Amino acid sequence: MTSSQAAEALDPMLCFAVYSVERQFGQVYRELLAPWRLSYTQYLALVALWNDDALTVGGLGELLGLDSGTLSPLLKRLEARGLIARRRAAADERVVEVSLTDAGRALQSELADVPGCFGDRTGLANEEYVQLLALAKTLSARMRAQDHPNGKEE
Amino acid sequence: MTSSQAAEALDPMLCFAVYSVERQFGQVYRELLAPWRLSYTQYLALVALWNDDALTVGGLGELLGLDSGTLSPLLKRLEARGLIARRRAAADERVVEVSLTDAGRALQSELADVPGCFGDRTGLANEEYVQLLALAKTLSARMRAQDHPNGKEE
DNA sequence: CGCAATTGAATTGCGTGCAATGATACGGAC
DNA sequence: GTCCGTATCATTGCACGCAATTCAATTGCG
Repeated sequence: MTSSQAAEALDPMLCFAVYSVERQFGQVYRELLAPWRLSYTQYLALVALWNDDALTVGGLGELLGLDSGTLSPLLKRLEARGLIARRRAAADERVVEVSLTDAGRALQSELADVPGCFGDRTGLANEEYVQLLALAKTLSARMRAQDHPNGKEE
Repeated sequence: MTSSQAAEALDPMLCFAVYSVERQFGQVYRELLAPWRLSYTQYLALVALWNDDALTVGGLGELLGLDSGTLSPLLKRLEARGLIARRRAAADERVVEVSLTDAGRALQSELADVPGCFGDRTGLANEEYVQLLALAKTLSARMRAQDHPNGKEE
């Protein structure tokens, strides 16, 4: 037993619990995705593209909650590996359109059972899964609304 | 409405929901801690030290789930700012003992209401808070146990 | 049209997070 | 006492994540 007072101080902190779980989730995904040399964030970008292969950098950023400071280098790495293509939009040269290559599309079926493997690794009962998902989404939406008081979605 | 198929693909992913919430928590703490120029992780280290001012680098790492690759530079920054002190243990020169300076200890009362402010910002009902904390802790413990099958705690 | 303001990405700087490696100290076998 | 294995921390390399800045393209206003 570690049983230090410090452990008892961190234990009831919601932020620390979520922070810890998130890092463990990341660890599981890191191992699951290692054969493809994909990071978790790269995987999320691919998930988005698999379901909508007509996204801009800004659109991806809105979906994932990431800005260009994170996405630009990430997408460049995916492009360097031949998984996606980037090109300036004809209508507006400022916009960069991101699309899958055949290699990138092929990963969708290869990685199809990653979420299943993740579910196994967490060992979460279905009820727990539903509860946690609902709480996380509710909280996320509430906090997003607080930071962008004007609900703008064109 | 974004209403792309990609959003619907990310929506039911537990890992993405937790990942999103964690980053929003981090955002709230970043703002709360900005006046003290403390990062969230630095704050966690201080929380641990406030409750047990006799920790080693290894002990801190076990409490926070971080390794020396993260903690060493972090602690050096806190030391450079005069908030903590580090010194080799007399009994075992490999061990580095981390302790608070008076300035570091003084922050405890200054930052006393940060958790309260955080609670306000999340707008979480008490029942939600309890549920989410319980789920996160349960899941975290279960996954930690899976990765360290031998429950060693000296 | 001419020009300021705005927008979309990219870049820069800094602080994590983690794998892998290195350096030093301890401890037991002999 | 010497040597080998282990333990502890530091360092390096890479990839986020985010604030702040820069750059180019577009829009809006006169």
